[in-house]
Amino acid sequence: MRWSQTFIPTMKENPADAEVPSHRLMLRAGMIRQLMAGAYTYLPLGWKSIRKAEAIIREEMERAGAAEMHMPALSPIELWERTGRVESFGNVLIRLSLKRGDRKVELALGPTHEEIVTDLVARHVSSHRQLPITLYQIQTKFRNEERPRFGVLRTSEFLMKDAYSFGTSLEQLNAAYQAMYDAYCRIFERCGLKYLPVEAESGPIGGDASHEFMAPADNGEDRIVYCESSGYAANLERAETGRKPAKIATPKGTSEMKKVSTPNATSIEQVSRLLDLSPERFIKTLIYLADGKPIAVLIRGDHEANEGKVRRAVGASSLELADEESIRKVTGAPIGFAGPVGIKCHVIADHDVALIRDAVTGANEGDAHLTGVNIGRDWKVETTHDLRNAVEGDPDPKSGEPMKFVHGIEIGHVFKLGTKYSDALGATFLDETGERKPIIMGCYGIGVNRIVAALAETCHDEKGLKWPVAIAPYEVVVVPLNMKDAAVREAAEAIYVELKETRSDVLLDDRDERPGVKFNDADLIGFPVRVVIGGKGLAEGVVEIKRRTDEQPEKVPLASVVARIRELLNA
RNA sequence: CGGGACGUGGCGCAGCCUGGUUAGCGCGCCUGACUGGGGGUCAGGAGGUCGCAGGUUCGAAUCCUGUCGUCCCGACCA
Repeated sequence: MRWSQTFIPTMKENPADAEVPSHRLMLRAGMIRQLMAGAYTYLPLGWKSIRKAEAIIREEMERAGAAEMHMPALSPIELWERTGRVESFGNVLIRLSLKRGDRKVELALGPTHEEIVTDLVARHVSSHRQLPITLYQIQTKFRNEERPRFGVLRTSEFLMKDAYSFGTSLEQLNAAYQAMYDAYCRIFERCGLKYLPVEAESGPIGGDASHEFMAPADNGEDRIVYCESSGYAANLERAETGRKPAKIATPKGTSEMKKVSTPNATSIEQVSRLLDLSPERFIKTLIYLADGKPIAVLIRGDHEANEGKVRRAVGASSLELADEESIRKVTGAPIGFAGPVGIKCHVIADHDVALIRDAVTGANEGDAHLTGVNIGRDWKVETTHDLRNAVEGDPDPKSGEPMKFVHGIEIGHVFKLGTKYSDALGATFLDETGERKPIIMGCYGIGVNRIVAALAETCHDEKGLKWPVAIAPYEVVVVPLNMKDAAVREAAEAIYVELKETRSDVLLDDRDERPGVKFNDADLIGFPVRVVIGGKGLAEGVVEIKRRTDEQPEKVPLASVVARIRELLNA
């Protein structure tokens, strides 16, 4: 491709609305343009990178035995009603109401495709002999994000590779899951992306096992907890801690329990300031409804409760923060003054709560807190649980070594779904004995845009982007320094033609621009290899070749330019 | 959905507080000449209903009200 024939609107200055590096640099490099919040046009350069990521994904999906198909973005709302996901997606689901003659058609734009693919399979698969099978597509998804942000990292419309496995048994599910897991590792590897598979909460999509693939990046929205010595890595939502249940014993030499007046002080922060005691001394008492029944969850004041852990600890299928009325019923007080002493419901406590000596808690009475509260004496539990989010330095569950935190961009996610959708949509098969059973499913997503964005986010310097060869918009840029110099122009042209003949992915910067402009644009866009043809070099019979990551160019005789470029690209 | 900020040629900004000719600057763009190894020089030029709608005023980019949009923090989420 010639620069003059494509469309690369680079920008010298930073756009005011772009803060994160991927957004800023992809805009400046002329790869993307924003249409509105959460919707971007991929310009020729950006789209080339996307297409390269897609190609790698396709190759690895085929290798893993998945078959590509293409489903509509439009779907009947009825399908989402049948699985209950109209409610669980809520406002995120983009709905359309269309008139067709005198009828009204209710549609949704697919935020994902479990319903559509399961419905398809339900209609056409009926025997164990047709299974297992894994189907995938690369398609635009639509989600009405409450807050699109970070440029292209979080948008309302995005490209996703989504695969779905269908099997007759747990063994088939596990095999499909493992095949996808391995394919994902190869995909991210080939894309030149640093990634980390982490244990993940499977979330509202359902299911019981899942891993997320994270690209470590400062601006990542997810927090990952990991341990270098054991290799354990998990999303913060999911991360276990290796803490042990505390010995339940009243500490020696404690103070008397006393009631103190704390008018209008309902938060730990407020009471902490009022009493001049640090939040670690507080017992945070959260009232939840577990399957509709109130429970009090005790967490140390400076920690965060983890609802997934609480739900599992009490064996509930649903868990939500209690409403004001339920809180009043068990505490006898308005919101903000709950405590374990004398509370009228089941109490469970995090390990660390049992270790607090002379704690501060709500008094289960308006505008009052208790100080000098001690376990065993003033309130009791049989044992303690891991109920809170991990914090930096918590012991790893495997090795016991302190764990570290890092931010990450979620680029892929694999789930074992089970039969949630096959049950809801009647996707069943007859086994060898003629018994009808639900198909066991898995689903596997990759954010295609996010592969490109995560690379932009993490591979750059002060001059611009630095693409890995696999995802770069072009592998090589050929830069004639003076288009008015016929010898330079012709030499560049010859190299360009020769590179094209060897099927290289090459861009010729045939603009009549000053050398400085061309150098800066090449650095900004971040082509992996740059070939510079100048009058001086040409007089010596050489051109300069430089990788984006090299400091200095090397002089290469005209005759061996193409061979040298091939060598650099394959390295 | 809570909190904060900002909307002025394509991009980045000034002007607004304290209303008053023709709304400025840098970059980019067009024409010509020179120039040609890291965003060059000179000369000429095009391009703006100051987000939108009301209001106050003799007069509004500037003051007031409303509204729309965008970004950031939080909640939510691939």
